[in-house]
Amino acid sequence: MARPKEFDPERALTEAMNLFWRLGYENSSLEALMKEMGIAKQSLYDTFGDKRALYLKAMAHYRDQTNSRMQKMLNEIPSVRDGFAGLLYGLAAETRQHHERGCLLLSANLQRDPKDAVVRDFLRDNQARVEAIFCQALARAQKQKELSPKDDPAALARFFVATIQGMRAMARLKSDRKALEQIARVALSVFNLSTGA
Amino acid sequence: MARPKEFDPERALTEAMNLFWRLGYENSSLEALMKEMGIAKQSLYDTFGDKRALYLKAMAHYRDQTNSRMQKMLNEIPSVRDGFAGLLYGLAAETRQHHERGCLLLSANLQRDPKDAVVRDFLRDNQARVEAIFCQALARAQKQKELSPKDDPAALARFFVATIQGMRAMARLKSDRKALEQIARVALSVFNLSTGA
DNA sequence: GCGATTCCAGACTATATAGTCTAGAATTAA
DNA sequence: TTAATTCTAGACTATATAGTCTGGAATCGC
Repeated sequence: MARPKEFDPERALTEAMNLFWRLGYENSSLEALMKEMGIAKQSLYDTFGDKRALYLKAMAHYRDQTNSRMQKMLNEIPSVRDGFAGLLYGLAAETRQHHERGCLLLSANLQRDPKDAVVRDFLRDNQARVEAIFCQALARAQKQKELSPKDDPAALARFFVATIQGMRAMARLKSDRKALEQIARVALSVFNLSTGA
Repeated sequence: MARPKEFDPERALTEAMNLFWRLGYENSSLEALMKEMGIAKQSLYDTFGDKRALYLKAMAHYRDQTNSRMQKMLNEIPSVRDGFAGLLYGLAAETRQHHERGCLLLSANLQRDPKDAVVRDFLRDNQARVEAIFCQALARAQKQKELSPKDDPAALARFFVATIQGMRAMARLKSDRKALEQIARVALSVFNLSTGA
């Protein structure tokens, strides 16, 4: 016996996520959020809480979206090396706009107040999740002889996480596909041979 | 015929740099800057201009300091591989506080308004400088047979820039020396063999 | 129609903080 | 001593913006 919600909360959240993604937390004003989400202030506060709560929801949304897509791809592709190549070369091939906005969670990490434990813990948890996804794929690579038994899947997983973050930072500064592909090529060379000393 | 400056501007600039380094631009309030620099508001504005000007000067100071030390080290060390190993393992071995503050210029890149052309150009220029320093060292490595003639020094230079930025981002989130050393070890394996397909 | 709810528009408040300005003490050279 | 300058302390202004509140229209089940 009441008027139902007219807007789709998930769609609105996605729009909020996109703005935070492009501009970061500080530069995303409530006014801009309202406009981007297509709802009024009242609806925003009723549905999502304050700006920070909305930000945290947007981060979770981003995480779920990004990680599940990545996991699916890595699970389905026969060659794990091809999977990581797709990830890295795909990143390199993104548009200038996509390079500019970068990765929401990398930005969150470098924009956050160092004392902000909530965001920090969220990001640490996410990093562990991504490493786990990579590690699982790399363990399979080892089973499939795409990697030497001497390689350490966990170490390589961390390496790829770091590489992607480094590439994201570079791409944000300068959208240079060839430069990024050079990095991808070097990084992927870890599949070629043991990293043992 | 006038009272001379009592404080050392370079020292004050260094203190400002340290605060920006720890907290970022937004979180460094004028009040905190005054306290950290040990000078009053008037002196700050007379000597450095407004907050943004101070920030840009702090970035330049950071750049000069960091890059000259890196260049000197890479020039003096006999083995280039040892030089990069020193860089990467040195990063991994930093204190938790140092990991937390990360790299001022990486933070600046991810904190900046995407439309801020001044900061963007400054950072692009710096990235080019760092790549040039690395490239020069890697070309020497090639001459010294530490690298295969098939390797591309420019590509490897970019790879190391990306790797360091990735490690910096990870270290900021979680100061985990062993995890960082694993990454360093993998990254340094590019010295072991050609990256050719 | 009616009560409950959701919507929008916008007024309003509270707060933080960058930047300016004033006043007066301290320090120098002439 | 005096003029010029730098210093501190802090009042003051301007501005942005997060968050609250009000009013009234729209939409639902009953």
